[in-house]
Amino acid sequence: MTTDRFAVLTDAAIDVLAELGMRGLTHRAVDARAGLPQGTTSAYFRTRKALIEAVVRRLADLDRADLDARELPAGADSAAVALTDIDRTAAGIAALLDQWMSTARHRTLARYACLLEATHHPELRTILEYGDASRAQSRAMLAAAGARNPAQAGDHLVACIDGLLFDRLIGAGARTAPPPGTAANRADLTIAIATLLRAFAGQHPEAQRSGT
Amino acid sequence: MTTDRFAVLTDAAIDVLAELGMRGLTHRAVDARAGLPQGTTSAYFRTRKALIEAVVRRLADLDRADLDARELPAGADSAAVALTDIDRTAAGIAALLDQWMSTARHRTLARYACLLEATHHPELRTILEYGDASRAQSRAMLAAAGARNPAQAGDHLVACIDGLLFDRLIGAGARTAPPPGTAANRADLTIAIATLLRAFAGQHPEAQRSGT
DNA sequence: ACCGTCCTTCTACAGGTGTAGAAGGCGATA
DNA sequence: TATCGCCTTCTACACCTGTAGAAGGACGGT
Repeated sequence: MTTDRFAVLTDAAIDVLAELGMRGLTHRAVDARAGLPQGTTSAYFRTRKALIEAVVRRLADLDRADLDARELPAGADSAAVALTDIDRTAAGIAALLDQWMSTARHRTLARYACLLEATHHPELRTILEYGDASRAQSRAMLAAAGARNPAQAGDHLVACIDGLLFDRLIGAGARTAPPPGTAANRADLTIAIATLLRAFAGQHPEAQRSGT
Repeated sequence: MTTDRFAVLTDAAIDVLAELGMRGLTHRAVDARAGLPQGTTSAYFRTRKALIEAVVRRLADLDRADLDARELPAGADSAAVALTDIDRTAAGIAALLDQWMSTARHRTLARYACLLEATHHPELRTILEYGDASRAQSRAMLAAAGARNPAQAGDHLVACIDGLLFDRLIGAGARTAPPPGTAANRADLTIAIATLLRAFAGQHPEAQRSGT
């Protein structure tokens, strides 16, 4: 149920993390945010480290669920999809990014906060499973598309896509780009991602134009 | 002199920020890091907000100095450079990124921490001057290179380049990519950035091959 | 030599925070 | 019904942090 204390608390913790930052993430702040009596979070997560680890696990789960839901239904073999219709793939990724910066904004902010935190606490690197999943997918896609060095190109691709997300969520792009949650934002992202896909696959607009 | 208290303290604060994160940034921690008696930081920056703002200003200054030193000497008109030799431009940017993730690692980590902090404290958005500078430069470069929509493509370009930096510094790329500070890393980055430049400029490897 | 000014260092203290454990309540089992 | 174990809530307390102000000292002007 939604009264599962662990889920309620970790979700509240994610909200706190997004709004107050790592510094504001305290047991009492999570209690307040969840509307539960003081001491609750402290009882469920005796130490602060335990609380953060729970948040990290939750984030990883939610992200993986999003990825699984988005990428797979397009076709059983996602590698084939890339080859046949780059623009559709780009639009799919753009939709996911747009969701992560509008609906799931808190979650994404919390993820970046944890990612930064993982710099000093290596045991938090569990989050990277999410990165590894999309990394593997990108490599497969580009390999199927005939890229010369799929591993390298795939890594570059996910780094760039994550850069688009970060820039719009936190960086300067947050003001200059179209606002998240709008069709304009998705369209803009689609253009960027399609360009990236073609570039890293070693294909180019002209060569691809016949496919439309 | 190097005994300028303000500079010593803000530099120590940047180190603390990089090593302990925003949560570890306290007056006393900065004192300890700088090897100065307790209370020093508190005397120079009466409030915590003042301390963070000083750090942000310092980061902005240092970054702008790096940018000015790197990009300009290549030629008075940087836009022309892009057109004539994409690979050289890419190598220059790659060198800067490599420096930011090896020599200037602490500074870059601190910058991301502040960027994240600026989410809840809009007055810190001074850092974005740095982003705006490279953004303008990218737009000009791509415009000169004949891109159809230079403003849009320029924004996408800086976002992607920043993604490469972030990924290697903090994300999954920190383990899979060549280690920062090595020629291999610069070479890898150069490949990625050259691909990006060509893609967003609307030029492509084949079309460009005659230029070599 | 005397004084005022500034820089530096120390100390105080009111909150806030992490963590442990006690107290209370509630359903299941015998 | 009495007992036990578990989940929940409350309380305690040592420690850390932000911030203010006092004490100390160097130093140039008169």
